[in-house]
Amino acid sequence: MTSDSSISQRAMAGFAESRGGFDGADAPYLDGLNAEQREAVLWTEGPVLMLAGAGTGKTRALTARLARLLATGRARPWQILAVTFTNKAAREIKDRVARLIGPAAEGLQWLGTFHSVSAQILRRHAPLVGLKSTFAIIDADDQARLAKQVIEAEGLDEKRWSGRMLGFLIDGWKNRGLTPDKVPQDEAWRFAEGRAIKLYAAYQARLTTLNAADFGDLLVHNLTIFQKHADVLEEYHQRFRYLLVDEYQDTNVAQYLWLRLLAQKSRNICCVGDDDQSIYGWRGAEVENILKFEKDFPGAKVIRLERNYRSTPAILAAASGLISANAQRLGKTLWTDRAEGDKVKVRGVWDAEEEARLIGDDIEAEQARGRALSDMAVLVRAAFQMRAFEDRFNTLGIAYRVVGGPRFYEREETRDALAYLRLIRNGDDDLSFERVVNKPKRGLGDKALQTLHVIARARGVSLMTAAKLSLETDDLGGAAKKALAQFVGAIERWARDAKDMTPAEIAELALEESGYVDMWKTSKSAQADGKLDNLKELVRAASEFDTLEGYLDHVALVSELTEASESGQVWLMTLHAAKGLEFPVVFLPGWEEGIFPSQRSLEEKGAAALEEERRLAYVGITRAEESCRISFAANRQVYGRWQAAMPSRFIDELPEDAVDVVSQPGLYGAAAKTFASHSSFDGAKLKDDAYYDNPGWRRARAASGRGPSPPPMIEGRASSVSVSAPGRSRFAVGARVFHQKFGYGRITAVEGQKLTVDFDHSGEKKVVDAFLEAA
DNA sequence: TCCGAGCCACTTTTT
DNA sequence: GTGGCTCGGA
Repeated sequence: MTSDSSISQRAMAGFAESRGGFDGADAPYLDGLNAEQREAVLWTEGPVLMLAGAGTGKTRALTARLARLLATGRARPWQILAVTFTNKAAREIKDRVARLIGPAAEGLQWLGTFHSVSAQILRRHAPLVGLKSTFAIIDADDQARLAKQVIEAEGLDEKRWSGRMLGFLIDGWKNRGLTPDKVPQDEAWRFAEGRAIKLYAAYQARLTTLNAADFGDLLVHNLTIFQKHADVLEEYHQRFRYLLVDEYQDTNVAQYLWLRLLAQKSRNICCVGDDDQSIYGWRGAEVENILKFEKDFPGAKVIRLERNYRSTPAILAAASGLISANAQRLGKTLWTDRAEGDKVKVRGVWDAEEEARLIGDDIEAEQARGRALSDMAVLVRAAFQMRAFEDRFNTLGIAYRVVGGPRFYEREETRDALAYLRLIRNGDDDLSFERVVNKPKRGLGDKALQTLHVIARARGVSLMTAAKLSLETDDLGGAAKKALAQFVGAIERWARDAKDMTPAEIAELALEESGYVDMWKTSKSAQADGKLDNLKELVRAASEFDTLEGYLDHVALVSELTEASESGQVWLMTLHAAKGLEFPVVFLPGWEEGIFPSQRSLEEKGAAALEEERRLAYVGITRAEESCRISFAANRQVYGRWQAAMPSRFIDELPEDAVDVVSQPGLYGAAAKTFASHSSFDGAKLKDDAYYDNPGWRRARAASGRGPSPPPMIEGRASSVSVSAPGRSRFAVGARVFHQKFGYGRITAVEGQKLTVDFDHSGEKKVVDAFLEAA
């Protein structure tokens, strides 16, 4: 610590003062904290960077710090700004503070996600950026639709320039805190032949007319307000005495600027993070922010939490070894005094189905030994990998629970229902109007909507107003007019009723009377029942709120229902969703080149992306307390086609002595080689030499214990047949056959046991007799 | 205006 | 394999 800075003197004063009385070493919030955690709690004045490795009790220190600020009277609850990235994290912090200091924690009204806090601030000053305080918050889906409209209005080919792409681009700029006038001119060429910035400006103009803000706006508008209105910023300087930031390594430029503006006066900012767990670069997060904290806040106190309470030494060793391959890091050495424990298991299997079978069996075995299902988690790189596990778990009857899958509030029926509610609250919500005006079908199709758009644009009014105007004219045909009058009348009626009804009652009324519920009741779709259930659930969720406004705001910023946690289910989620969680047993499937590290991310961002993927792997391993089981498959279906896969390079980066490789023999054996090298895909990648030189393969082969030549067959599959054995095929040219992977086909050539088959869907391939069945 | 057939592009990760 | 979209016919 520096001796000459007034900050550290103040801090020392705080430290000293804390040694006596109520705030002494026996304060309840200090119970069981180690020296570093204590320091993080007691060092309240001036900038603090808490570098907290995985499982080092970060949340514990952080909540104790909040508890202390409140308990010692350093700050009242509303004088603390505490931001997180997820609602889950915010909720957990609030709950834990409440456990430490009681109901006073409820007053922490500025504890929330970046988005919810900045939305709160924006509501109070909306007019300063041209919005009304009732502005709607639109999600990614609406954003894409709006962007699409802007693109169409500009006369561009929407097939070539999609709304989603423009949405991504705009998000990128907003992540960097850039309004249209601040985007560097040369970036205009990133979309639509130099018109990108113009489109961005048009998009913003549309949002203003709609009285709406997208996610990125919440923060960017805050920045604009703070920069242009010193008095407003001053108000928040007065208000926020202490700032606390969770997961600082995930902040983007806009969030960084926002924090810096708010902290510049008090400088009492405590950022908590772990550079090794920065996994949101694709969303604009800048690891840089955490790497340069000490430069941004001179005299900052840096506290390292390195004692890990979660995992066994074996697991930590595997994780540490892996992450050490990254160049860009502050560096930490996690340690633990737990007992050694099992090595990290690495297992190779034939394909995703078999991987699911293996993991399913493991889960059953653990369960038989008395392990609770909820103590086990399967963490995947991408959501599409989940299906194989769901199928398998359903077959075995293993209860599971998907975290983060298709989000409740993003489902079609939920969004439709919410559009009704939004329209009831605010008739001028054009996006919602468009969404439900013909849902259920009312005979108000494209043509009618087109007409309304023309009127709306000509008069400069909303679609709802245009609709009312059109009822007085002959712009629409008789049938359409009648239907529209009914629709408009119904919305107005519900809006009147809404005044003295609860959100749940309005929702129920509108969904029933609009015919929306009937639409699904009479639907033949297989998903209709589920959708009706979701609608009921939505009404139930609404019943937890007093006002329609409150409910809609909640929905906009929270993508999940508050879920009752059940103990009897295996967790199934993406690695991203798993951050911050821990489980005794963790399965990490799909460690194959192309999947993990993800091909796409490497193509997009190269070496930096590889480091991020590696951090993701690190996050995965460090979720495990006792047992960590990594697996990879030799074959995987991509877009319904089979593809050979190589073990992930990350597997080879795991330190030898921390892992236990149990590869199934024969994965990359002769049979696989035969069809791999002759198949139409990936010929280059699978050239024999390169293939067998792959380190992951070497490891797998070494573990199989069968010497240098690939073992002949796959265990459990056609194991009775030897590839090398000469002999005659059971099949003749022209025979119809079936192949597990390639489906049905016809034999076109026979050469011993090697057959050439023209598959109906996969084309001509050479395969071995043993893999075929007569069809 | 609606609906089905056929074509397509697509799969990271999320507030 | 899937879901989203366009196009043509009812």
